[in-house]
Amino acid sequence: MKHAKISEAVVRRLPIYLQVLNDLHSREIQTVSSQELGVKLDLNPAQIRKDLAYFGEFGRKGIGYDVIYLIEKIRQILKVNQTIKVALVGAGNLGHALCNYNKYSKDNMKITAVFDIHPEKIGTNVNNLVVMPMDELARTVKEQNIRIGIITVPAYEAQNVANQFVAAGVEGILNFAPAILRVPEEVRIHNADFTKELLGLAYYLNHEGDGNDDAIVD
Amino acid sequence: MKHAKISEAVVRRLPIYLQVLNDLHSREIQTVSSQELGVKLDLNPAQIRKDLAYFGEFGRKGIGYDVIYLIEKIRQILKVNQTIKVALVGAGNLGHALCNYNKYSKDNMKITAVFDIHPEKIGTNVNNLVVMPMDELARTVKEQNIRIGIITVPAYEAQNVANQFVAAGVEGILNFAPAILRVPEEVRIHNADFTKELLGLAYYLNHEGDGNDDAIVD
DNA sequence: TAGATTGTTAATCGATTAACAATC
DNA sequence: TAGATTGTTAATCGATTAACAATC
Repeated sequence: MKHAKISEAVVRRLPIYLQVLNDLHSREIQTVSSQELGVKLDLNPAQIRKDLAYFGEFGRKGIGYDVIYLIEKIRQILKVNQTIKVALVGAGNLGHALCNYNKYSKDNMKITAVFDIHPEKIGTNVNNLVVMPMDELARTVKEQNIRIGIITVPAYEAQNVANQFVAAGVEGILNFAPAILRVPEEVRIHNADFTKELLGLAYYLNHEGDGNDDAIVD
Repeated sequence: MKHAKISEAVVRRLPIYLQVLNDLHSREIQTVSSQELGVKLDLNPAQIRKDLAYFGEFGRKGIGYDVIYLIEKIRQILKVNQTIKVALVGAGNLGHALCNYNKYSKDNMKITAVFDIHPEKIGTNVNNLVVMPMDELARTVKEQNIRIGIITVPAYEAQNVANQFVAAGVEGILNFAPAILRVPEEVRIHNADFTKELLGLAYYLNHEGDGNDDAIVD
């Protein structure tokens, strides 16, 4: 399995395919065509076939894709056919929310350790995990073989936390803080800052009736 | 100001520019070149200039961009130079987290109403807002002129909430539930499902030493 | 003036879509 | 067999980058 040339656009779609396939599976649908997936996801069927074909031949001509088989294959590609351990720093509301979601998730990503910078949080409980102090982060990451770090601290603490994750040896970071973080290039960082999502959404609001009367020009 | 032909890629970058510019402003830096922005954001300077040029001539040849002026212009483009009211459904941990972030935000997007489906949540407080029942949603959205809805309920309730937001007349929806929602095409929907972010990140984990020994082929 | 940097055109690169032979 | 649908090549479309005249 070679990954080098797969574009990020393709990788972003894989989890979406997985979501739909899981839904089909739960409704006991056994086979699906790229056509049907395309309708559900508003994507071109050729694109879906091409995306999947990067990784192998998973379909059957004239038939379509076996739902269970394709789920298994995509899980392999995304490496979630094995348990991937995740640590989270920042035991606030967002941290709690992520730990809870985690609980219901079918995929094998498990938050197994929670840390916080603030002494009053240490020792409290988050979804069956005891919040630990930051100076146990490096040891815990190594001992538990944690591979991904989630950052849910305020922006001004985020770089510091990222540095500690990197030093501890995580391979990827999911950053929820509204900050641009510097990490070595071998560490993959994804930003999930919802304030930017919200601003992007604002752009698409209709212009009319917002009191700001520069007309929409054709 | 005409928006029709601006690509989504461009719109997604605008909030990032705004973030960096706000940071520069807070450090009392008055002027910045596309070159400098490019270094900070890991983007090609030509791309930054081109993105901005879609909306007007904001820079000065030989000088660069005035930080304050460019902030103001991008805020206009994103329509966050005016207050945009937002309603949130789902007063769980994630809902709390978003309301809190909101409090510290510089941009004028304000969550002004919080709703929940479950009776035991009604009347409780979230960041100075009283949680309201769903049957007040339509009225509140209209009275307060709320334009964006945020969904932070479990996946199986999400479509129902989306329908109510649409019926109430919101123009955009930010969906945090891991579900694919159907809305009329005039309503803009953005998905901010972090489980998908996490799966996407897993793809990039190094393959070695994960116990799953199909070698990385060249 | 010389150096810097924009706005913009042209070139390149990459991603999406169409089309179709292979085949279930 | 006829109809359906894949995997893949070729065509198209769109986004990024390079280059440079304009000009501060």
